[in-house]
Amino acid sequence: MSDPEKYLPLTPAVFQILMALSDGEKHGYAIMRIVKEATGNRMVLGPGTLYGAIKRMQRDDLITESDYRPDPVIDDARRRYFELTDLGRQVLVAESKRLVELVAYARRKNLLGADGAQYPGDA
Amino acid sequence: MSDPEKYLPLTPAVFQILMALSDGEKHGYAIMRIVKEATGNRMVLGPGTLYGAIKRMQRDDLITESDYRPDPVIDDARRRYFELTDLGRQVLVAESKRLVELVAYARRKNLLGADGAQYPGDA
DNA sequence: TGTTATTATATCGGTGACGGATATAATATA
DNA sequence: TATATTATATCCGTCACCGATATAATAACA
Repeated sequence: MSDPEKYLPLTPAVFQILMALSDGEKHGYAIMRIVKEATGNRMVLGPGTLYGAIKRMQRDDLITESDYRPDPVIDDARRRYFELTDLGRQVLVAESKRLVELVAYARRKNLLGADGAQYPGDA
Repeated sequence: MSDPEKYLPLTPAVFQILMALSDGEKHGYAIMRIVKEATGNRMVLGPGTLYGAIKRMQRDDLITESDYRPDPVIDDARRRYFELTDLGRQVLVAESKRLVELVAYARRKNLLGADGAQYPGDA
């Protein structure tokens, strides 16, 4: 059960962490690097934000610690791997849809370009 | 000067208040009603959130109190009208563009439908 | 007219997320 | 061996949100 809408809107940190985990389990430090890269250095998660958010997301059953381990020869015992729960994925999808609505709202208010371009490089 | 990007990401409350003011000055209580309506009752600003946010937004020069007054016969002396500053509008546009990028990111992760539909009713 | 509901603004205090500082230690590199 | 990087963890200050509460003007109504 547990309606995913109940968790919205997500904080920017939680949204980015869920996004980073959307294509497979990762450990905390890797999430940190991915978020930084995905946001073009605009969002840099310090350890306080990262592990604080992880703890809350585990408590809320959005992510769970996985028993995944990489090849022993390249493993690092310190790492803790996390993955999305079913609820976590549902919440991420719901938040994405909410963002789509916000963008449409901004378009109606003429805050974005008149043409269909979404990026500087688009036709 | 004052780079609009510095204010991002906006909190949901601040974003909605800026959106409500994007097409003209309004008083606090009107903003409350508009946000509730625009979000389909999902976001209901209580007085603490509304006037707290307004105070911070004035401090940050995102909005300013306007001297606009409606026709005296329908005026209400209690009302305080607010309008976007130039900076406020720049910040709103910058945030809207940021949301467009987030939606594109979600699309790349296949979190939204494969087709171009953005609403349940779309073709 | 008096009574009640609505409109409108304001403040207070609790909760909780964020974010920098600090700490610890394992792993990799020089 | 010494140093930098990787990796996790906690503490605490700041600040936004938000419900509760308050006050009072305006509107609706009996």
